[in-house]
Amino acid sequence: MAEKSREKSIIEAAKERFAHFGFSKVTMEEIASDVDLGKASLYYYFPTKEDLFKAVISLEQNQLKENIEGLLQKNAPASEKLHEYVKLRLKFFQDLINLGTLSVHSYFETKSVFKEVFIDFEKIELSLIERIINEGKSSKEFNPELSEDTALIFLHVLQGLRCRVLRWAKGQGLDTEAHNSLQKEMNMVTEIFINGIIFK
Amino acid sequence: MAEKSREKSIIEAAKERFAHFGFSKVTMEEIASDVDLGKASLYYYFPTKEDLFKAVISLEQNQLKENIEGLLQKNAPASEKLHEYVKLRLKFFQDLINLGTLSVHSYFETKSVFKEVFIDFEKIELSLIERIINEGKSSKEFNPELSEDTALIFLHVLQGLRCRVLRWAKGQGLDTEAHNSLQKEMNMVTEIFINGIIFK
DNA sequence: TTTCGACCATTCAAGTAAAATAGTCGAAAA
DNA sequence: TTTTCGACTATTTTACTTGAATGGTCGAAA
Repeated sequence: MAEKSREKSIIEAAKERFAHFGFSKVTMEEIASDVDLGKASLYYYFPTKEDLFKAVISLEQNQLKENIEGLLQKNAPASEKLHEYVKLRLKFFQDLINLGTLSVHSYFETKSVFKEVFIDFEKIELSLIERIINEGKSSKEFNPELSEDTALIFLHVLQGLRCRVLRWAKGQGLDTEAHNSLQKEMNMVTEIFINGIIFK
Repeated sequence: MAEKSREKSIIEAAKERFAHFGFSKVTMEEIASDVDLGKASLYYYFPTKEDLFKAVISLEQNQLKENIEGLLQKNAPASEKLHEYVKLRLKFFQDLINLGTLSVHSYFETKSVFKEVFIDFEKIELSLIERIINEGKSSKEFNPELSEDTALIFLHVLQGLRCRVLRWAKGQGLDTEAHNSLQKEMNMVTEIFINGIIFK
């Protein structure tokens, strides 16, 4: 078992705190004492609180990215990969927002303060979906004449469905019911979407 | 030309104010003086400020509803009606939120305070979409075995796309660019969606 | 039936002071 | 050289106060 790097343990401590209380309700001092450091020492590793938070998010996102890349290696129809992708993505947000008890409020707070991180990640997601769709095109599973924006559209539909649900969700994260219906909805949309781009 | 009823002119004055400044920034006194009444008189017509606001929204929504019902009468393929529906719906929100310069903020404010109105209207919208889809099913234009939730899904996708865009839109409404790309996106989604539910 | 002046109870805005917190810096420990 | 921290500052947040603004009521009058 390798030693955890200091940075990593800071990120993990920060993640726990942020997950429970949201960005603004966590102080650098608290995080510092979690890892038995002085507050000033945190600033040796992360120039600002925001940077620390970005590091937390990035770590999570990279894990999702790796999961998806693993999925892409598999030998399976593109349509199935798309379904799997939706599943992984949903689980990601479940972990990040719901199970991790990151409150909806702090999620929104986050989004406005840290657009960049999410925008960067959107690009990554986009290229992953594009790979799936292009794969489907080449194998004649999907219509080869599909617009280049198809992946973007699909991503936006997924984002939209989640956004819509989150909008009504007051205080804390999605309850199980809301989450299940979101999942069901995303599956149906994916099904119809695939059906809509399939090669006939 | 019939005389405008007092209620109607109040609603119209209120609509102008709300559209420019949002619910909370408008006082009953202002609306009252717009129609040369004392504030107390407004309460003769509308028991609360919220009720007045609801009346404003309801009026708008009913106009949309009538437009759509007109659309349904036409003799056209269901797929075309669906496209037209999306168009009308988008224009509706454009009028309500953007051109009417109802600020995004006040839109969100609205939604949380007056869920009911929007939820009620969602039911109406839903039944309109269901009619289109059922029409398509009967004429064998759409797959007759489609889930009953198809209309709901479609509505949620539309809501989601708008919600997603509004999320990033700061202060005032959507700029023309954002609006155009939303329109384009909705058209593409509708296209794919139709393609996905068509009878083959 | 419709209007309104006068009134009340609440909410909101602006201001203020104290406490909390992000971030800095130079010195010291490892 | 790399890492740590105590002491410090500047800024933000919080809790609180107060006066004005506002939603809503009521009885009288047109």
